[in-house]
Amino acid sequence: MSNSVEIPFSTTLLVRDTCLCLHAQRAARALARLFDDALRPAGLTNGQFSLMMSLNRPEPPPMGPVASLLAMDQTTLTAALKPLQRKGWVMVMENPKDRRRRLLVLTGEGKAVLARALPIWKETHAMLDGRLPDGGSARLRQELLAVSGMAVETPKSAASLRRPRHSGRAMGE
Amino acid sequence: MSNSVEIPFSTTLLVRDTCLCLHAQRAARALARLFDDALRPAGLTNGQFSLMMSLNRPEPPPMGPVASLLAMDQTTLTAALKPLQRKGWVMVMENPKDRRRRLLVLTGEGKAVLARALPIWKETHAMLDGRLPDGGSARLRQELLAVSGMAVETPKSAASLRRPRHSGRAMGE
DNA sequence: ACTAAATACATTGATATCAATAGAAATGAG
DNA sequence: CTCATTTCTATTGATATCAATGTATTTAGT
Repeated sequence: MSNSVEIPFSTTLLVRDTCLCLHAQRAARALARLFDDALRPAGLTNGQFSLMMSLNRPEPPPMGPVASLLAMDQTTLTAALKPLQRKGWVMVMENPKDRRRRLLVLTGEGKAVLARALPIWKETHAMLDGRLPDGGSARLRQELLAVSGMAVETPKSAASLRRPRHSGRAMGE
Repeated sequence: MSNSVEIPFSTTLLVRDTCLCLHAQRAARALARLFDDALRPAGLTNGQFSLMMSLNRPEPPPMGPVASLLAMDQTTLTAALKPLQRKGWVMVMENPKDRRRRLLVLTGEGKAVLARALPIWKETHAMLDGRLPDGGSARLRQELLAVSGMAVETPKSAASLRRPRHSGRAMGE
């Protein structure tokens, strides 16, 4: 049937070398491994560290804004909280003001774990920073931010209409 | 016990704003959603597209180099191939020259699916490109590449000794 | 107050991701 | 040639990720 549909090898090389999505996935995986390895003695993964750190606020946040901040699906956040709850590092409580909402609360033990992980993060990040070309760190950060923000709103893509999640900003300055 | 270990909110904001790992995960998730949405009519995810495209070579590659190219664990590749095999888009064959190795072969139907996905990728990527500041695309690509390559080799990290995977380059120019 | 719509979160099912481990085959030292 | 080592892949278990869907609660329109 659909046989002999040949795609030129040059096209493969083009995609490999230019696809921003592929480059982002590669970099994300590599950085995840780097931080996972470093944080392992603290008992955290990079994602757990980011999540728990984002819960360290004066007022415990609900789930929606945290999911937006991390640019992840709300259902992913629900799942990601499970192991942290089991370990007693995070509590998911009802908000009496609006019983649909939850309050994500870092426990004392959760804060202690996070405090132990913090110097590892600093060290690892400083090391990473030092290896990037001068100013590369800031540039890269800014461009990644632009990409995340951009992909959130896709006027052309009907997907944002079909699935109006991922609204954007969160956690006020 | 380990109570009242307070981490200042300013530290949380610092991590949120500067952590390259977090920024990379955010951008990777956002881009994955963008391309997943776009490629959905073709029946592929962004990862499946990248993987299958990387198999479109004159000679079918073994698993190791493909995993390195995608900067993913070899076990992840094994798992990622399963659904593609079920759909009949990829065949995993033994290499008679070295029976430890596998040859990853794109089937005719696989090539057809990939060919249908290609214009979607082009369109989506052009749209993305257009929204980035001038030259931002190339700069971002280069920096992501630097990060992926860097995180692969971590002389300081004993992890690379304990777990000598992810060797680096693959798929010759 | 009543009801339709919107909001916030949870559940299910499928895939992605990696650490730890195991297995099979090839390689090298003697 | 033999055996220990190395290389290449698969399996298992845990978590991460999202689409589709469901449920409870609040809000808005009347």
